[in-house]
Amino acid sequence: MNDRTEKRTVRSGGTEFIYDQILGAIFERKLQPGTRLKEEELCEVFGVGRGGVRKVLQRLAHENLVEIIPNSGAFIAKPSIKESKEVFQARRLIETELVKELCRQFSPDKRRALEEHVAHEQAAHDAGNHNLRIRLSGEYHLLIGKLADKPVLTEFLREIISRTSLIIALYERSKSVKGHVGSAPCMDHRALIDSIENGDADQAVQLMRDHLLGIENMLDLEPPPKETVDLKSLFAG
Amino acid sequence: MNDRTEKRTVRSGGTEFIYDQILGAIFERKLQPGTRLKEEELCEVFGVGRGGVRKVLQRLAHENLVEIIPNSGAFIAKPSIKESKEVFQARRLIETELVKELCRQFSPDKRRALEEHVAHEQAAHDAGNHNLRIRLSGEYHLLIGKLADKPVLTEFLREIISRTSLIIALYERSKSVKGHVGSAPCMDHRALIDSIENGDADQAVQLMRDHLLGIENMLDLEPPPKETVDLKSLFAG
DNA sequence: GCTCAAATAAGTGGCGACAATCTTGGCATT
DNA sequence: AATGCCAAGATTGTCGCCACTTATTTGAGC
Repeated sequence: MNDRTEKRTVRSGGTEFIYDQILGAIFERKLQPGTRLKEEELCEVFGVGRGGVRKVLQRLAHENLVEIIPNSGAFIAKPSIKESKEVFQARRLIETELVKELCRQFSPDKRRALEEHVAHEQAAHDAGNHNLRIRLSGEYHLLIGKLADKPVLTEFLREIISRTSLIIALYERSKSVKGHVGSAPCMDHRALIDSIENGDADQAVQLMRDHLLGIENMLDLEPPPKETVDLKSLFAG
Repeated sequence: MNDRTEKRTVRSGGTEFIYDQILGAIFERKLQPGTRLKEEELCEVFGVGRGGVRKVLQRLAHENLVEIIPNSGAFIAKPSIKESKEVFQARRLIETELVKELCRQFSPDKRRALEEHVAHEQAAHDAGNHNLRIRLSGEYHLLIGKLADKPVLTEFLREIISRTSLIIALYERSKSVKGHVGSAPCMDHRALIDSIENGDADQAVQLMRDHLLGIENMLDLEPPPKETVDLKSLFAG
């Protein structure tokens, strides 16, 4: 039974491991959008055949995290501005619904799970581990869906949260103020727990919405001017 | 049917064709939940190698339309009652949002596209083509998302609409009243167009919600009583 | 007649090799 | 000097074979 996983990580269960590794790298921004993922390279790194790697890449492609160009290769996806805005819209839609659900069916156990997670976030923040903090922040949102006991919506959420990582990596306004913006979400997450515990669904929903809008507003999602004009003026000056 | 362009389709886009065929069969209930999909069989039918078939099956598995049991085979998924309810909840959530969006940005072209589609539905209904009507009904909802210009949400919707087909196939209350229940949706679809055109977003949302609730209420999603208790009372009586 | 077990058959999973295609570098031409 | 072209290298896509797992059937024992 469990021998199968113990036998060889190379076998069928190995693909799950590869997927998690790549997903984690995306969450922690170690894989920037546009990065090329060569099959052979991944084979060497994870010690599996190309078949396994290709399966993982196909899955990531279906989740819109990598773009596979036929006969050319697989690249970490670069969500467009329009797509990014829609991702945030979808997040607001789904996450506010999940918060509502969680308010409806709350319990001390769930509260403890949330607080524990936020504590981890705080620890990561205090330790200055920015990448880990970002990852945990995403997992916090996922935890809400999980605790709300809504697997279908949570699965969708998992996908768009992953995409959000790519979006932030692409359109982050200014890298120098990372430390500043990094402190806010933890507080938002704490405040949200309180609202949920008080059963104040409306307030919780509003907090979640503001929280997501806050993240979106940290990004630069303004459509850039046309490049042709830029090139011209650039060479003219 | 038997396209002799197989050699072409094998090369690049062949898998897309297979995917569409299987998806269409699911939409039209020709593939019932639990049906086994043998790789070799599909190879013969579509004239492709096992690699292509396996890729399609993986994709369908990721969309929760087929369940792949390792070393055993691929089967058309059988959504649980709990999962089915959540799918309908997700549909209400996403589709009401899409309707709102469509109200915000409506145009004569979009109205014509919707009316044209409903006309096709009506034609299929009049022709007594029940399977085609079901398929077109699903595509109507998808068309709303497409016209609302929200690819991300529409992609999610596409997945859960496919799942809805499986759910209906599993939990349809009574097969004899198909003709009756078949006439209602067309009218709902027409009424929705009018509301959208009038810019009455609230009414349109309400219509969509009622429409989806109506579909859900046609199903038998009551959890069956526990068998252990039944056994007891059975022997007592 | 029934149950269990072993052998056989069937089907999936994975791996390697070959073919098709894209990219890159150099070269000739304008 | 810039551009188009061609060939070599590199990378992906596909096919066929073999190993492993699972399902089925058959046979023996109770």
